[in-house]
Amino acid sequence: MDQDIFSGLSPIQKEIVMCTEGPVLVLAGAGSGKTRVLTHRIAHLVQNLRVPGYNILAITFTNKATNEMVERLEKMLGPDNSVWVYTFHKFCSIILRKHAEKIGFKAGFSIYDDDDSKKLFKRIFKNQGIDYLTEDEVRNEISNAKQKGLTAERYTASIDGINNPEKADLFRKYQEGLLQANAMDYDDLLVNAFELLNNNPDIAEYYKNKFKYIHVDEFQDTNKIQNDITKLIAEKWKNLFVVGDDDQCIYKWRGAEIENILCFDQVYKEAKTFKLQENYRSTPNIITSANNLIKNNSERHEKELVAQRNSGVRVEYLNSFNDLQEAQQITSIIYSLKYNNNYQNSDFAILVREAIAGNAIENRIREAGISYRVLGGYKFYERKEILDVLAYLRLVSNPEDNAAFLRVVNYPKRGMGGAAVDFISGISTEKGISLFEAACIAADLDEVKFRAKAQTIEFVELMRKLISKKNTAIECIIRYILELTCFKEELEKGQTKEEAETRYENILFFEKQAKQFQLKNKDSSLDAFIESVTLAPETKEIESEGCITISTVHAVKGLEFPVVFVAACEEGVFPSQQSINKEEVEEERRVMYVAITRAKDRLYVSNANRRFRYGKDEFHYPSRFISEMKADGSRQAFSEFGGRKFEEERISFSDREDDYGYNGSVEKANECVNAIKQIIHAPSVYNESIEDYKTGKRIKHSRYGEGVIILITGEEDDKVATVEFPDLGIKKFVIKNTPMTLL
DNA sequence: TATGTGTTCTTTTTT
DNA sequence: AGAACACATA
Ligand SMILES: Nc1ncnc2c1ncn2[C@@H]1O[C@H](COP(=O)(O)OP(=O)(O)OP(=O)(O)O)[C@@H](O)[C@H]1O
Repeated sequence: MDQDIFSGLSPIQKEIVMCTEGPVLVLAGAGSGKTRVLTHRIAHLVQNLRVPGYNILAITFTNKATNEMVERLEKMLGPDNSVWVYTFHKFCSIILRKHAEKIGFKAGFSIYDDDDSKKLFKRIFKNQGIDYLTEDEVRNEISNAKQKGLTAERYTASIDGINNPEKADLFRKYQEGLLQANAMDYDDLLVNAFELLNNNPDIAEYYKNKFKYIHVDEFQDTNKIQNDITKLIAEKWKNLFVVGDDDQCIYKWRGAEIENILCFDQVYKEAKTFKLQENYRSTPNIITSANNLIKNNSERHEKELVAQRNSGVRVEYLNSFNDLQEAQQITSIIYSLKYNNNYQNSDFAILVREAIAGNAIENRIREAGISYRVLGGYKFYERKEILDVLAYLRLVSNPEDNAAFLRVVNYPKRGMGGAAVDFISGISTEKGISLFEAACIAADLDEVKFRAKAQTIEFVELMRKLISKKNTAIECIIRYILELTCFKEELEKGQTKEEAETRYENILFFEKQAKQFQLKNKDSSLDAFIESVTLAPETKEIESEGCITISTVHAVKGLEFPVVFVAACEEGVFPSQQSINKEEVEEERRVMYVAITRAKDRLYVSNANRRFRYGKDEFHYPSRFISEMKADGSRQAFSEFGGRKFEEERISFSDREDDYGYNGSVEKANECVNAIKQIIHAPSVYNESIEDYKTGKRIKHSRYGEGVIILITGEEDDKVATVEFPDLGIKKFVIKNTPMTLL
C-alpha cells in the first residue's frame, strides 16, 4: 500500500479516506481539509485499490474548482488518470451529446446562455402579446421549477402550474422554441439529462455500472435536480462520497437546498457521517473572526472552527473615504508586503461581493504595474464582438440555432432589418422550421412585399460557404467569417478608432484561443469548442502564474491565499441592498464567511465611505459584518486604523482626482505608496496606557527623537499629544497609534 | 431601412 | 454608467 497518500492527513482524515464503501458524508467547516480528503480518497482508490480511473466520478461546482481538482489529481496520479472530473453541467452535457436523439435533440445542440434565453422569452412575449407578466418574473419561475426537476409537462400538472396556467403555457412555448432551435439552456442540461436517464433504463444502467465511486464536492450547494441525478447514478454501487459545509452554502438563489446535505443520512440510511472541526488553513485570529461572524446566523447548526496553527498577525480593518483611496491603500499594502515580507504576487487575493466593485482596484493595480487576473463578473466571452463571432460559429455548427441567427442576420448591417426578419419568422412558425431554413425558402420565393430578397439570397449563400468549411481548423473559419462579412469595416464604423482596434484585437485573441483549444484537446471539433466557451469560459488571464487575483467571492470558493483583502464591505454592497430589503442577510453572511476563510496568514477587511456606483456617488455605512467579526472580546484579534468618520466625510467631499492625492504621475503615485507604507508597516497600536501621557512629560518618538508634550486634547483613543521637538518644531500625534514612548 | 436622439430602466452572485 | 428601447428623420 502506498503510504504516501496518507502522509499529511490527520488520523480522522485518514480514517475517512480509508472508508471507501457505502455512502459517506463529511460535514465540516472551512479549511478542515474536505477537498484534501476527497482527492486523497481518489488517489487511494486508484493507487492502492487499483480502481480504474474511468470508474470514478468527481463532481465539482465551479470551473475553477474543477481545474483545481484536476491539477491536484495530476500531481498524485499523473496526467493520464482517466478520472472523470467535471461540473454538473458539463457532466450532463457529455451524456446528452451521446444520446441526444433519445429526447428529440441532435448531438450538436446549442447551449443558450442567459442572454439567449431572455431574448427567446422576449420573442414569445411579443408573439403572444403578453404585457401583464414580466419576462424576468416568468423566467425566474421557470428556472426555479427546472431546478426542482420539473419539466414543462410536470409543471403544468403541479399546483403552481394549475394556479398559473398562463405561466405553464409560456413554459411549454419556451421549451418548444428551444427544441425547434435544437438548443438547451443551462437548467435544461440538468433536467434533460435526468429525464434521459430516468426514461431509458438501458442507458442509465451503463452509467450506474460505470461509476463505482462517486464524489461530490461542495455538496451544500446542490439543488434538487442535481441531488436527483447523483442519487440515480449512485443507485447501483451506493459508493457516494459527499463533502460540504452548511455554513458555506452561498447558492440558495440558484436553488441550492441545504437539506440535501443535512438530510443525507436520512436518505442514505447506512451512511457514515464524519465531522471535522480542525482548521489547518488559517491563523487563530482569522478563525476567531470567522467564528464570531457566523455565530450571528440563526438558521444553522452550531459548530466552531478550531485553529490548528498557533500564531499570526491581527486581522486588519481598513477604512477609506472613497473607492479610489481604498484601491490605493490595498495597492500600497501589497507593495509593502512584497517588499518587506517576501510575498509573491500569486499570494494575494482581493475579494469583492459584486464584480464591479473590483474595477477601481483593478485600475489602480494596473497603474501600479502589478500583473493580475480577474475572476468572476464580466467575462471575456461576454464581450459583444466575441459573442458576434461566436454566433456565426454557432450557426455554422447548428444552423437551427435561432438565437445565433437573429444575432448575425443583420450584423454586419446588410439590409435585413425588422421587416425581413418578421417575414422569415412567419415562414418559420407556419412550417415549424428554424429561421435559417425559413430564410433559405424565402430566398427562393417571389413575394412582392419581401423587399430584402436579394440580401437574403446573399446571406444564405454566405452561410452555406461558411458551413462548407465546418470541418477545417476553427481559426480558419473565424478568419473566413471576418473576411466574408467585412467585420473589421463594420467595427470601424460605429466607434472611435481606438475602440475598434481593441475590439478587433479581442477577436484575434479569441482566434488564438481557438487554435490553442484545438492543440490541447482530444475532441477538437467546432461543437466542442463552442461548448467549452459557453460552459467553461476562461477569463482572459493576463498571466496565470505570478499575478494577483481580483475576484468575486463566489469564484474563489474552495481556493486559498496567504493574503486576502475583502474590499467594499459596506451596507448595501456587502450585504447587498437586495438581501437587506428581502431580509435575507444570512446568505450574505455566509458569503462573507467564505471570503474571510480563504485567508491563510493575513486578512484585511476594508470599507469606503463613498463609492462611485451606478453612475453616481453613493454613501455607505461600514458593513455590519465588520463589527460582528470583532465582537465579544476579540478586540485583540482585530485592529483598526485610518479613515475619517462617516458623517464628517459626508459633509466635506472634494474633487475626485485629488481624493487620493495622486493625479496620474508615477512619482506622485509612489510618494503616496510610501506615505501609506509608513502607516501599514507599524503595528497599529503602540500605546495602551494613554492616560500616562500628560502635558510637560518628555517622550521619545521612533523617527523624530526626543520632545516635550505641550498640549493634550481629545478623549480616550482619540487623545492627541502636541509635541515640541528641538529641531523639528511642533507636531501632533494620536497617542494610541504613534510609535513613541515616555521617558 | 439605417441612423440619430432621447428616454427609461436596471443595476449580485454562476453554469 | 450603460443597455435597451422607442420614436423621428433621412
Ligand atoms: N491534516 C492536515 N495537515 C496539514 N494541513 C492540512 C491538513 N488537512 C488539510 N490541510 C491544509 O488545509 C488547507 C485546507 O484544505 P482544503 O482546501 O482541503 O479544505 P476544505 O475543507 O476543502 O476547505 P473549504 O471548505 O474552505 O474549501 C489546505 O491548505 C490543506 O493543504
